[in-house]
Amino acid sequence: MILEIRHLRAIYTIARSKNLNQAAQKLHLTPSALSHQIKTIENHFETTLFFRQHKPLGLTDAGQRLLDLAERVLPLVENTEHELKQIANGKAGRLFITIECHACFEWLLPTLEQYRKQWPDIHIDIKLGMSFNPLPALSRGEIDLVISTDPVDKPGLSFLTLFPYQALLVMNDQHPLKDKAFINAEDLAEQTLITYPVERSRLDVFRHYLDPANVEPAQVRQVELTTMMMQLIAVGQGVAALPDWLLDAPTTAQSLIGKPLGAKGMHGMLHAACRDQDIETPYISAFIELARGFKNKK
DNA sequence: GTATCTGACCTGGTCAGGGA
DNA sequence: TCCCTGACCAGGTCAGATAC
Repeated sequence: MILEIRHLRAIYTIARSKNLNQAAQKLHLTPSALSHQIKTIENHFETTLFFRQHKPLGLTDAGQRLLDLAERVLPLVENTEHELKQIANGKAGRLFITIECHACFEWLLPTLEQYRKQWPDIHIDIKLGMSFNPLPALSRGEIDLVISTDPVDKPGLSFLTLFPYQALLVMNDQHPLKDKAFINAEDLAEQTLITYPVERSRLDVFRHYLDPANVEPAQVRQVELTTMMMQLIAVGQGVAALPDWLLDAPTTAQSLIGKPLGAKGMHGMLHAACRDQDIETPYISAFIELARGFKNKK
């Protein structure tokens, strides 16, 4: 391919300077070298690009076509070069996050809003990890972070702690269980339990609380949206086991209260999984630090 | 078969001289 | 003064020869 970026830069610079000497200076070349470059293109395409007899230099139709091309292509090239430098410096890139808990949106979205202000050149995408196993995709580099409550030992991956949480049974302030210091598993036998629409085996309230006690709620109702879940609880349509940060969310109704599950409570730790090689990446570690600070701001 | 060396060739640059 | 062009140079590429 005869036409190269340097040729477009040459044509662009000469057209802007109207003078071969000045253009050569700007390009850190001699006028002769610049003349050779133009001559090479002219010889290859068997046409002229500039009217030499004009002072200042004038563009022929062919020259104007190449100038049009240069004006479209060069900004793209320069932007991409800038982006590559930013990526190399760890100041730009992509942050694909997969979350394994619906309730995480309540802290993730305000955290990302703050993150975007600090790292405007990072392209962010979020995907729910309920419908697939995100860890193999994380290992392959298709995603960058997995927010999870269940760390596993997998070579090449690190699970970094974000913050502790407690699962609470959320009910309205008129609920019959509202005066109990904590909730026993048996207390849920007569309750409608509202959950997110995921497999039972992935819900902590069943895995760690109800199934070990061999207790089945009177009814299980699945709801996709956290706000809808909160509305149903507020009007007495059921209860739900939810992380404590949801009760602090500004959108949560004041009439909702949370009670510990069991005398000791059901405690957990939220983690961010990433590839070992990405731990030091500035824009990834910055997100993890922001997420860690989420609870401290309360 | 692979790695290294060598020479020919190509590309893109400078320098110097000349023409408009 | 500005640009073109021929001579020449430096560095990179490629293909063939040679050694292991």
